[in-house]
Amino acid sequence: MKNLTNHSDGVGIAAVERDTGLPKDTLRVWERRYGFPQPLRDANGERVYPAAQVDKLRLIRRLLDQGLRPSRIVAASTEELAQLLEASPEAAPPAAPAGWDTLLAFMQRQDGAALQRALQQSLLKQGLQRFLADTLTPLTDAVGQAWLRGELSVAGEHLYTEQVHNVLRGAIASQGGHGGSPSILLTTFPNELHSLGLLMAEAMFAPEGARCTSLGTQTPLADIEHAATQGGIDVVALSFSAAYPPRQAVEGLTTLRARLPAGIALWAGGQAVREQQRKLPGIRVIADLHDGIAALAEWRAAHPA
Amino acid sequence: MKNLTNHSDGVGIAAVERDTGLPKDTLRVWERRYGFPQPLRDANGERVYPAAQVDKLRLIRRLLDQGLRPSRIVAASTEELAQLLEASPEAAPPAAPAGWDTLLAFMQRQDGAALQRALQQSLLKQGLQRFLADTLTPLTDAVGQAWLRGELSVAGEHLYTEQVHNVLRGAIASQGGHGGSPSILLTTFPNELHSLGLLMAEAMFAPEGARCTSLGTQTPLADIEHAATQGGIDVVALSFSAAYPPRQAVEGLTTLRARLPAGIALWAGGQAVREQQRKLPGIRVIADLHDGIAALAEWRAAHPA
DNA sequence: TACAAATTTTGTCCAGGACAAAATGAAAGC
DNA sequence: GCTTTCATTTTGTCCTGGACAAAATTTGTA
Repeated sequence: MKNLTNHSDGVGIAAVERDTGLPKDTLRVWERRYGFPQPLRDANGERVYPAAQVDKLRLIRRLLDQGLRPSRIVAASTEELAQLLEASPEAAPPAAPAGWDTLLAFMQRQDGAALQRALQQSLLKQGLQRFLADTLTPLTDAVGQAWLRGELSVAGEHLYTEQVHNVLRGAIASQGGHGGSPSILLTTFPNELHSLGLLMAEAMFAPEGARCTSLGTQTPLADIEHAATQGGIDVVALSFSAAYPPRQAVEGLTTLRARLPAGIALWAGGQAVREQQRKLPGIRVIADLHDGIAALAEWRAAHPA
Repeated sequence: MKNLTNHSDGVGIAAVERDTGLPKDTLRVWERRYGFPQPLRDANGERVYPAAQVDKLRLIRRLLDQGLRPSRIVAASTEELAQLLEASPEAAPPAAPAGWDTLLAFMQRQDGAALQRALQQSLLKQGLQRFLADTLTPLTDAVGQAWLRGELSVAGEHLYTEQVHNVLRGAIASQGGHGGSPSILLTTFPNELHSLGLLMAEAMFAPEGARCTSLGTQTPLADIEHAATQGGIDVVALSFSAAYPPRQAVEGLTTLRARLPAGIALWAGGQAVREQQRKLPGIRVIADLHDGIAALAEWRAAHPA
C-alpha cells in the first residue's frame, strides 16, 4: 500500500485531491493537456506536488468556481491568475474584521482561552445571529486567508475552529427550546468534514424556533434518507465547503432529492453549491446565513400550522 | 462528461464510492481479483452496480472494519457474511449498560433531545469523572457493537456522537478554571478523525486542574511540534481509536518524541496504542481514563511547582 | 434577434500493470 | 514457554494512455 502523505518536499496526489477538491483523474488529465500541474516524481515514479503548485491549484479552483474555463487559466502564470482574481466580481479582499490583529495574535501563540473569551464577548455584545453574520463569517474568511498566506499555522486554524465550536455549542444549548417547527436535520455528505458551516447553520436556525437535529459530518446518503424518514423530519439541510467538488455535490443532491419523499424539503448551503441553483430543481440553495432565515420563512408560509 | 448517476436499475462507480467509502480503484481491483462485485455494464461499457451489490459491499465494509481480511469475505456469499457477523462480536459481549434499551431506542428514532437529556441526567447524578468512566465508556462500546451488528444505523451512531459532544463540551466549559498546571495540548494525528476519545480525555483532565488546549482532530506532526513549543505546553496528549493502524501510531509517536524537546512530555491513549508501551520509550501510554489521572499525578510529582 | 446545429472543451471512466506497505506465517533466540 | 526477526503473501493505491458523453461555445439559419 502506498503512502498518501508528505515526502520531504511535497505531497501525494490523494492529499492534493483532499485539499483542493480536484479529483485525481482531473489532476492527471490537466497535466497531460495543459502542462500544469507538473509534479515531481519520487523514486517509484509517483507524483509529488510541491506546496507552491498546490497553492496555485487552489487559486485555479477559486477562479473555476467563478465560471472561468480551464483552458484559459490552468496554463496561465500565477501573476495572470492573481490579476484575474482581482478583476473578478468577488474581488474585494474584505477589510480585516474588527480586532483582527489581537485575535490573530491569540491564534499564533496558541492561547485558546483568550480567543474563546474574545469570541464570547462579541457574542454577548451582538447577540447570536448578528455575531454569526457580522463577526464569525468574515473572521472565518480571514483565518482561511491568513492560513493561505502562511501567517497562520494549521494548529492556529484548528485552535480557532475548536473555540468557535465551544462558543457556538454553548450558545445553541442555551437557546434551549427543542420544541418548534420545522424539524431540520443537518449534516454533510461523506468526504465533507468541515463542521463549521453546519454548526453556524444550526446556530442560525435554532433561535428562530426550528427543531434542529445535527448528525455531524459525513453521513452516507442512504443513512440521511433513513434518518429523515424515521425521525419525522421536515427539512434536510446539507452543508458544503469550498473544497467540495461541485459536481459531486450536484450529483449527490439530485440523487437524494429523488430518494426523499416529496414532503421533505431539501436545502443546500455553502461555497460549493452557491452558483448551482439552476442545476438543482426541487432543492433550495441557501446563499448565506440571511438567506437561511428567508428559506425558513418561505417554508413556514407554505406550511401553516 | 460522464454521468455518475443512477441508470434505471443501478448506480455508477462514483456513487458506490460515496455510499460505501470504498475507493473506485479498490472496487475495480476486487472485481478483478475476487470476482465481486460484478456490476452490469451500460451501453458505454461503464459499471452499473445493482442495489443488492451495494448493500453487500456495505456489509463487507463493516466486517472489514472489524479486522477480517478481504480474501476471506469479498468472495463469500451473503449468507456466509451474515454468519460471520453473528459469530464475531468479539469474545465477551459485554453486559449492556444500564438503561441501554431506552437509549438505543432514542438513537433508532433519531430523538437527539431525549438522548441528550438522558446523558445529562447521568452526568448530574454521577459527576463528570464517574460519568466518563462508568457510563460513557461502556456506552460508546455498546453503540459501536450495535452498529456492527446492524442494529443501529450510521445516522444513529452519529446522533450519539453529536449528543456526547454537546454534553461534554458543556461540562468542560462549566468546569471553567483555565489556570492550572500542567498545560496539556490535545489532538490526533492526520487520518485519525475520532474526536470522542480526545474530548473524553479533556473532560477527565480539566476538572483535575490541568490547563487543556484541544486542537481537535488531524493535526500534522510538524504543526503539533510547532504548537507545543510556541504555546508553553508541558504535555502533548494524543488519542488513537481502534481503527488507527498501530504501526503508524508507533512510528508517528517515535518521530514526534524525537522532535519534541525533552522537557515536554508525550502521552498516548486509546485502543491502538494500549499494548504498545514497550515499543514507545519516553512516551507515557495511557491505558484508560483512570490511568490518565495517574499519569497526571506522576507528572506533578516529578514537577513540583 | 432568437433558435438550432456543428464544434470544441472538459471531466470521468476504463484496462491492465506495477509496487510498497501491511498482514501473516515460519524460523530463530531469550 | 514467549518474544523477536525474517520471508512470504496479501492488499490498496498509483501509473499510462485511450475513449467518450455531457456541457459549453461557436457557427449557421430562419
